[in-house]
Amino acid sequence: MTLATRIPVEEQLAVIRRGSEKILPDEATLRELLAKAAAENRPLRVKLGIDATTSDITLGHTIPLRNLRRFQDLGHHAVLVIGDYTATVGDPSGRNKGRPPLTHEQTIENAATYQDQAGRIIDLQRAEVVRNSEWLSKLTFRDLIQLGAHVSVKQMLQGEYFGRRMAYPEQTVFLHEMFYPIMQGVDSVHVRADVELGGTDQEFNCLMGRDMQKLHGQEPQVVITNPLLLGLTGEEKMSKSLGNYVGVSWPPQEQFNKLMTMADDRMPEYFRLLTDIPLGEVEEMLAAIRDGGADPRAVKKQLVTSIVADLHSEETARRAAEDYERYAELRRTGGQADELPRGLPEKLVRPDADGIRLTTIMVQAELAGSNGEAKRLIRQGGVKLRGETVTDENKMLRPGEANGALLQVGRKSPVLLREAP
RNA sequence: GGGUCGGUGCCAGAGCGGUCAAAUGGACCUGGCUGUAAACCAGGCGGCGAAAGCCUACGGAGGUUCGAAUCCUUCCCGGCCCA
Repeated sequence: MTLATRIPVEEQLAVIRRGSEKILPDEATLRELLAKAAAENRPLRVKLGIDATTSDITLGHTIPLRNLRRFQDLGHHAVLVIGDYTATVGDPSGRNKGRPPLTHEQTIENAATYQDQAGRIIDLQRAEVVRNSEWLSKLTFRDLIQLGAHVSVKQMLQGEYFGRRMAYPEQTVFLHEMFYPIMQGVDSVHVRADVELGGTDQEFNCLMGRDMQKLHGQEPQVVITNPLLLGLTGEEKMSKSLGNYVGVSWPPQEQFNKLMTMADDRMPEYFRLLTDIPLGEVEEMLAAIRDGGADPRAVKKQLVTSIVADLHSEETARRAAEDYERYAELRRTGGQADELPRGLPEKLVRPDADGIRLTTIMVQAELAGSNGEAKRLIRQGGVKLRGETVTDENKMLRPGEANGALLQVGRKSPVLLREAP
């Protein structure tokens, strides 16, 4: 309980800084807060809000979760606010279009999957998990008007995102979106947050929490923002809609294989934000790559293993790394590897008396979206059966011919074909 | 409420009566290269079909025409200006 009192404030700060971009109003205030917590033998209440907008959170979401975890490790108290109510409004931040509001049913469904996924990063046993519909749904119109009396529209419009949207003639801002920061601020009041975590795109919203807290006679929270995680390649931030993401709930092997496709220049950032490997060690490894002493692939594997281990377990990550090599071997040799990856997907095929068309199997195994796509893949030389590139786009497999055959389509995971006896 | 501009494939965005399954860019997919990465290069990118070809598609519904994404009517939705 009183772990927080035992770790020197400067050490705590060093840990907190790793995943943070900005500390607001400033680091000195956080230092005081930590010192005060230690003096009073009282853990800080650290809030993180996540809107229940999707069912599948990405590695990007784990950054503030990791930050929250660090606070837990330092002996502080984690408060996870699931934004089931705010999700029905749609967070306007970082968007040039309004986010489509969700129905309450959708948010309930999403919220259900969140705890599980968040639990891979933070210690749910020691965390307080609340949903903001608990209090936001009870606000009356009058309450809202009273809060609104203390929020300047002018200030909001000058803010980063509303301001930008106001500036473009083809975009608009809806009134309900303005309630979003206010609602998030009310959350802070309700959970009596000492600290709020969030991405840099949440800065304005989090600062609103300070205003709201002052309004209610509370000490305003310290806001710690984290850098947004860039996607595996390119310059866009990691996001589901851009497809450059890795899902927290994915099977470990898929996470591993996908993560290995990251651009090299993404490594420093991923080491810092997605692992707890000491930064000194990280710098050594990266330096070794630069002067040719280390194989970039090996370093990347170590990075990816660490990320997957944090999401699952050391053992799972180690096996994923091994199987990654086996998949690689399979691709390099065109299907002749000594050892097949564990958990290779199998597909049961049912040829009739004449046999079965290969394209049909591909569609059934979800290796192609349609017959036409399957043919296209064959035409492009992307399909191998038993290690042989298939050239006939109408290839038929006779009964018995498919059994035990390895089917490889592009970079997708190979599939082992089985026939019903 | 009035005026005006616009709604095109995953996204952006051309087309403005036939030669349009629809230019171009991005995303994505396949191949080459490579470190199994990125970048780069080449190709592909609605469905069905062995193929010929057929079907579905340019906000919705009708209409004009031999023929419409392109013209007309109407409805729905959005931007801008005025109230």
